[in-house]
Amino acid sequence: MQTSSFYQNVYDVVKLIPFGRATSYGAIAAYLGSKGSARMVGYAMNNSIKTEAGIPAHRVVNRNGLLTGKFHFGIGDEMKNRLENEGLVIIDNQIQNFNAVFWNPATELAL
DNA sequence: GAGGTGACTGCGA
DNA sequence: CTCGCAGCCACCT
Repeated sequence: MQTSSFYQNVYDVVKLIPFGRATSYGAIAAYLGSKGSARMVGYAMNNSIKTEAGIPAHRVVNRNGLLTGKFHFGIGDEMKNRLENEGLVIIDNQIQNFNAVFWNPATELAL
């Protein structure tokens, strides 16, 4: 914990996202107990790419399943490419059938 | 120490 | 249905 490791919490949850799944910022934020801090989750991702660089941030999208962070993830369609590589269908930067691949930490981890 | 920003979300017109 | 506004909280300058 030590000094607001809000990011670390996000990293941990994102790392736990199984292959071929995706989750939303709000879901992670809610799992952390700060539903209104969905922005912080995305902020953590931005930092994770630079510092952790091992976080499957491409599995984290907005509530609509839209790849909002595609441009922040890196260069080109890296994010989209990885999602497709996991068997997901991405059209117009949006995950199709997102409901089927949606991974809710508050439900999957709160067993 | 204070101000501004942001990979979001939900509600209202 | 589509567009716009306000709330939220931690990090950065």
